[in-house]
Amino acid sequence: MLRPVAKAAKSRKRDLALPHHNPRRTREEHSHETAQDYVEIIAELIAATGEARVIDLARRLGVTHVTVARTIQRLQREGLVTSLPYRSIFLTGSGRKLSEESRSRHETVVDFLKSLGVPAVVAQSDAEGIEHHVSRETLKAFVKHLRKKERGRK
Amino acid sequence: MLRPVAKAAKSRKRDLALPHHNPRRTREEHSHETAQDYVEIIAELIAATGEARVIDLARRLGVTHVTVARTIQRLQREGLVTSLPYRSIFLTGSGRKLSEESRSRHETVVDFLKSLGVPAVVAQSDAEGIEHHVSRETLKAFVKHLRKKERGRK
DNA sequence: TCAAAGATGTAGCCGAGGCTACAAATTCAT
DNA sequence: ATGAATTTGTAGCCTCGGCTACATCTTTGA
Repeated sequence: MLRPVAKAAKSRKRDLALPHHNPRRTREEHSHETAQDYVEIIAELIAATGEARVIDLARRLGVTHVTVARTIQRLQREGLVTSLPYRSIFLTGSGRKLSEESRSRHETVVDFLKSLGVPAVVAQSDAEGIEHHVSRETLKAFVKHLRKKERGRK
Repeated sequence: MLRPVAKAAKSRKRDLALPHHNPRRTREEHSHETAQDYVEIIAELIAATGEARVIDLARRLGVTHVTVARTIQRLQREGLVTSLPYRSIFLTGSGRKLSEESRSRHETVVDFLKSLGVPAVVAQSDAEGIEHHVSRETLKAFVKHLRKKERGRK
């Protein structure tokens, strides 16, 4: 029968007062997440092995070296890392700063999840995804909760 | 000087025992997130206004109708929605099922955040992102925490 | 009723992030 | 020191999710 498109829609001119999603920042946002993941891992690799190579990143991320190489080019354009052909990767000042912020936030999220009784492995894995979506306020709430637990245990 | 790539890397044959990220399911995963967002919103729209139109989805998501139209095509391929040219969008059985799962999970996350003292608006917004990264176990921990609070208040 | 407004469709562009295949450079081991 | 193994680079292809521009269909209102 193909009922007309607007049926229950007569009384609505527009603006149907349902919550709008945050103006789909998604695309740009996602590239930020990737950047954070990368600089975080680069920092870890440097700390652990003295250097960060494309192949190491690729293994850590579970992608091919090609994907990593292209992303590193982008991060270089964005001023987060430096790299020379066939040499390993270094963080710039802002790259290091970002990596530290990310690490700290990541740690908070992991600790918080563990404080809820989530198994360490799961907490670690979930935090990977969650950390990029935790606002200032929520992060603060996490910290507060952690502090309370802390006090409780003393 | 260009120090050689491998320097501190001598003692490492491979497998440097740093945690690997979950085999970058990212790409496919992300399209799942999108699918969930869409079916959730479609269900809401149908509940609220009797129908789900491309333009409504576009407004809710803050993207153009073109993006929505293309995504709807994909969801149709995947058997989550049905749509005919110039007609509004319907959920299939599995679409409805997915939308309900998503809604429930979303609700849990929002309630959980609010229970931590996160302002409702922020909780709502953060949940959008977080809900897609919460594992079974973590979700269970959220529920447990909510129940405890519940009991505390009685 | 019929023209204007609104919604939908289509073509084509872009960047991010996947991939394979192959070439070239570097490192390692004999 | 040199050949094999490893690592890096490059070309080219894909999908997804953004977009603009423009065509077409539907709904609405005078």
